[in-house]
Amino acid sequence: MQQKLRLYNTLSREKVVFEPINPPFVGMYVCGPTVYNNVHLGNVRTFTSFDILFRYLKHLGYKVRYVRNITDVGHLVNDADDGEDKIGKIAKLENLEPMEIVQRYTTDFHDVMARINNLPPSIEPTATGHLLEQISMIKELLVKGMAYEVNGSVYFSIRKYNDKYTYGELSGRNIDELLGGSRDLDGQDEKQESIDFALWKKATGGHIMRWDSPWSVGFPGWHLECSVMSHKYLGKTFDIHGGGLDLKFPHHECEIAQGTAAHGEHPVKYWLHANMLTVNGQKMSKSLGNSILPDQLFTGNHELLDQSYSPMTLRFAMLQAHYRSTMDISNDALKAAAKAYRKLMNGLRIAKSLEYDESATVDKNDKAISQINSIVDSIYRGLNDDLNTAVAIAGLFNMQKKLNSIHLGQLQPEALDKDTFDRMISTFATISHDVLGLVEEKPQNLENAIDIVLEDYKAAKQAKDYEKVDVIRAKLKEMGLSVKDMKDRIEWAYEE
RNA sequence: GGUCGCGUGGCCGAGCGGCUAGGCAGAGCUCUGCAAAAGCUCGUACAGCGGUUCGAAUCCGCUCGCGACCUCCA
Repeated sequence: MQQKLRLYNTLSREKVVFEPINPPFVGMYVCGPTVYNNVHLGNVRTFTSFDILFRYLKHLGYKVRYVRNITDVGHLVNDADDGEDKIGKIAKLENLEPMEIVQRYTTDFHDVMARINNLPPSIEPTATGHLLEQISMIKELLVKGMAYEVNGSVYFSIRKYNDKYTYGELSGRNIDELLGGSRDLDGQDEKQESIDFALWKKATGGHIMRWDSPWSVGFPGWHLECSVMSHKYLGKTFDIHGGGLDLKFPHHECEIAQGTAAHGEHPVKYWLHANMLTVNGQKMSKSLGNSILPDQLFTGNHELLDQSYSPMTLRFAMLQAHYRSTMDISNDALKAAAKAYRKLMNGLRIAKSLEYDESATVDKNDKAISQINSIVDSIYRGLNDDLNTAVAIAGLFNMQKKLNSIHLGQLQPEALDKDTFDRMISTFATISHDVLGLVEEKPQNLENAIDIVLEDYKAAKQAKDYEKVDVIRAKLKEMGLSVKDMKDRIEWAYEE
């Protein structure tokens, strides 16, 4: 394309031209879910935003390695380094193995991702699968003097780190304030500074998820896994790191510190953050208890919803907003999205059906040609401008007007030059389908359609129109269905 | 309190110095057995008050509202 992709880099707080470190390869890491309960709509929005990025980068011809982890240990319930493990807690409550909890919610997560048509990442590593690597990174940080051990636990020293590097760049924190404002944590805190964070925690009595290490039988800190896994699969510096805005601090800040401390270089070139989904203007969040689960949306089974909304309706609604804006979820917005989505799918069906007759001689319509080309450009301009899917969709609707007018014979395909015609069709199909990931949701209730056909069959039979009867039976047979004339009724069954 | 962001027509939501955003809803027309779809047309929006500018929704200042992060969350 003419212009280049520009992305908003949280680190520099501006849109910058995307230039991979080693083109055509792109390394992209996105913080995945902690699998201690179901993902909610807000989580889905983040993963969908990065799915678009993944898809678009591929569309532009890059070879993308997309790594998205599953956090299955180390994420504590409350205080940064002094709570229960989220997964361990649920496991205890339900009297299950922690890995049963992990399995259950990982499966749910994958199921939701598939329904919403998010592509699977290239690699989906788990924290527990990388304990050796985590332990060796802790050793490295200890050797470099950036971490200290206390009673079998190891902490990262922000003060030591900040002596050599700068802590807080990503989130704009003032390190002195953070260091100065240390609060008393009941004197039970082992940390030198309250903002230091755990790399390894010694397991206390009730902690069921535990592993051996040089320091104690314990478990790794939450921030460590992402550093370790991104390093392992993408190298010490890689192109893109994404996640929800709420992970910017402290999680991503800690990742930067660990990576830089261990490898001497800032690990990430472009930091991208997706904004929050809100409910009645408030962030959707597990802790606020205002979550809506994907399944509740798909079934309509939630007090805030007055009907069900399909996976593609949700996807479309999300793409109508920019990923860096907050987006409010509401019945009105979803209903509008449901209609608009179906409209676009009608456009897609029309686009696929149009044909160009090269032998036809028709006067060229220069105005239409230039309009169509400028619409195509506007779509790419939108996507290149920090993934502005809203602008891209607006372009698709503008293009759909042209498709419709051809479909209705108001504009001859041959009034366009062949290149423009092809460009129009391929852009419409490729952007909506491949890049935005919008696919047709065919009606599920096939049985109703069959029943309608069988009504016809019955009527033809009564009219002794056996020619028609045979045709219907043959057509249904082609679909793998057989009609059964019972004594008092007509049934259908799968052709055996 | 600190840091950051937002307030756009009935609703959702782009735009970020001059050029039609788009969708949903609504009105009119064309088409039409009825209907739907589709096409065309319409409403002239940018929280308020100042300022900069030939020109501001877009830049600056203030005011009012809302939100995020600051020991959990995508």
